[in-house]
Amino acid sequence: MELDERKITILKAIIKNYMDTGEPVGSRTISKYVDNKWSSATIRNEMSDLEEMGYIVQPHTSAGRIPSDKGYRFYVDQIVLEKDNEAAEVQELMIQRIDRLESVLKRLAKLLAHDTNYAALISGPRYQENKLKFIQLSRVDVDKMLIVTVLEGNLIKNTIVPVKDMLSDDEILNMNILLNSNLNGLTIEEINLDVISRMKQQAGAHAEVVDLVLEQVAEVIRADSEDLQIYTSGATNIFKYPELSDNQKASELLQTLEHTELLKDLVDADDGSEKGTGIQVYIGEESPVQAMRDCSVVTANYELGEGIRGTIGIIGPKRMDYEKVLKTLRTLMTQLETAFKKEER
Amino acid sequence: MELDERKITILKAIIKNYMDTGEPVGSRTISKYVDNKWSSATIRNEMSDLEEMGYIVQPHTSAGRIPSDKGYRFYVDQIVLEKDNEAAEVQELMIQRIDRLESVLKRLAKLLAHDTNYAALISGPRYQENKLKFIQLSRVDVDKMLIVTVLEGNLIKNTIVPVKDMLSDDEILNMNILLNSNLNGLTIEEINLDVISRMKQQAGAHAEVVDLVLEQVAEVIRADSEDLQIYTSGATNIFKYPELSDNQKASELLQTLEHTELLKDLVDADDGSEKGTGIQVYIGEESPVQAMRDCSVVTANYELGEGIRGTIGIIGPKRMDYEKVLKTLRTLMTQLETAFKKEER
DNA sequence: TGTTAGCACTCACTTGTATCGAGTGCTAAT
DNA sequence: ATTAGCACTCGATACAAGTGAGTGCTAACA
Repeated sequence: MELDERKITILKAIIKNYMDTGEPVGSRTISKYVDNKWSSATIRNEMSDLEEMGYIVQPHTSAGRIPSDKGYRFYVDQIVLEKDNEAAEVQELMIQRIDRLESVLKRLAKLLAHDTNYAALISGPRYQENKLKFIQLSRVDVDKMLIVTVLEGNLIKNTIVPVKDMLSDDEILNMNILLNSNLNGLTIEEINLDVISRMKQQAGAHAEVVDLVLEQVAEVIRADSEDLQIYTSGATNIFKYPELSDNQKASELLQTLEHTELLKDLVDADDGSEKGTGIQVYIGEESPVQAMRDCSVVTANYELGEGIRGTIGIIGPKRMDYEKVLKTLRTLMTQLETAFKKEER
Repeated sequence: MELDERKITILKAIIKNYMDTGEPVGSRTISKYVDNKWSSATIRNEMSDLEEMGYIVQPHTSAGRIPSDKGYRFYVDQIVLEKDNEAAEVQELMIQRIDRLESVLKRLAKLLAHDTNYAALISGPRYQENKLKFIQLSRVDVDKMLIVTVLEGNLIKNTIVPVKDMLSDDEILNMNILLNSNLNGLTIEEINLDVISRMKQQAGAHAEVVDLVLEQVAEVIRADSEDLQIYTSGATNIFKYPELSDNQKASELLQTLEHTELLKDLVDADDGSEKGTGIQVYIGEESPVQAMRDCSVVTANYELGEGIRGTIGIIGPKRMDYEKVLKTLRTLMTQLETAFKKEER
């Protein structure tokens, strides 16, 4: 069987209607929707075909039809094809200062959830490939040193470590010069034995401090790539969609959103992106996360300079407004990236 | 009417039973519960009295009784009186390093929620009264300075600011000495005009850098006391209690837990504490937060050194296991405070 | 006088049955 | 190929009857 013009029109009408109401839509409704261009009986015949082809399903006999995953998939693909290059609506963002990326991301998630009325998710950047930009030791107590590590992209990490033999102010100064001249611009992978032994040699009596610092640097970077930060917002928006908010499903979904480790699969899968924008749409069963097979998930990957990558996601009902979500995400990506670049300059 | 021995026994029996089952409890159940010491008829008479006195209510005629807020209040007060000085169970906590207080607090909330099966809430420390311990300027870019501010209690804040006229390395060194010798040990309130003008005088040509730094310090501290961090965990635990998990209530409660600004009233009210432990129990309507009038809330205030104060809270059904929660919170407070002190030493 | 057995009564909850109506599939007419 | 018409399906709603946990009250009892 062929998906001809009329079938497509009807399929789209069904999906649009279902998106608005959340109720199964019947043949008469569609007939009216197309200004009685075809009678309800005709529509019924076509619907029967569409069901056979797998684009729509009946929740039970004598009910209207609702789109299947395949139906949504068709619809989304259509949208992407048609509207890809349309001008996106302007959205006020107010990224004033990217001094604390973390808080910006949190606010972003909140904004996104509020704007779309779906749940939003945003993963903090992964730093693995990141370069060291600046290291500084300071004495903050008689027996404690503060290690400040600044990574490319101005991501700052602090650690306070106890030390046995405190260095003098001059020694600290020299150590700082030593550390920075040797390590600046290197990624964690590039800090190899060669570099380390050279540094130790230069450090002379305080070689063990070099070890201490390197250990901390390694752990700082490792710790961050291990417990990947994921912020969610607007989780309770799902209560706005009856098909998701029965107790069983709502509980499961909210639980998943609370335990961020379950969301890893979502932010990790950043490969097969569509059209190079890094945007991906999972409909129902397509989702890599178990608890979201009754939802649709749209993810987008952002990249702020070398190695600072993360994922933004929207989780909503299958009948989500894909058009709006895709547009919003695209706009957001652009804004985020340009705002960051501007700040960087 | 008087609350005699028997009435108290029966009231407690009702509350205990209701805590277990969550169902209204009838006279026969209680009769069996006290080993037929009194017949169901006697119990009925007593229950009638207890209802008249306001300690229990009937959801509808011909249903059993459930405790009223007043009943719970009585029970909680009893517990506090009786068991206050009992040895608390040991609870494995595993606070290894308090290097990043934030992540410790998050883990703590998670642990607490998991242990109790209620929702947990924990507010980050408020720093208002905190003293400056250490300040350091560094150049991280040709036109950018990093300001590291360490507060008493090793709470570290970073800010990157652009500067017009970059200082030389020597000048930065001197500026650091100037800043630390003048500011160390002062609270934000103690940094007055006198201190500032003295510093500027010493800074000479670079007086404007002093302004810059002070502004940042002020903002760092202000920003933190403004957007008070509150972490929640185990919010979805409320689905375990049918009386809270109908869609209307669950949605409302979860929404409140998500929007931390609504929780401020909870962590702010740290005055009228009971028995000096800083532990407070809100039952039903007593709660300062609107959405929690069907719950009970137990909060405890922790204090880690001067001016580092915060609140831990448990939110659960009115029939929560007060005994366990109070014990757990007390133990936690002790552990947290001693762990912190040990680290501090 | 306090306690208890007994009994009628209440009322949420469950189960069963009838009705309604939105929506379908099929057939026959156009 | 399209459409009007009709029998049929089935969830949803309403209502009635039955069930049982639990109560309040009364009268008997220690």
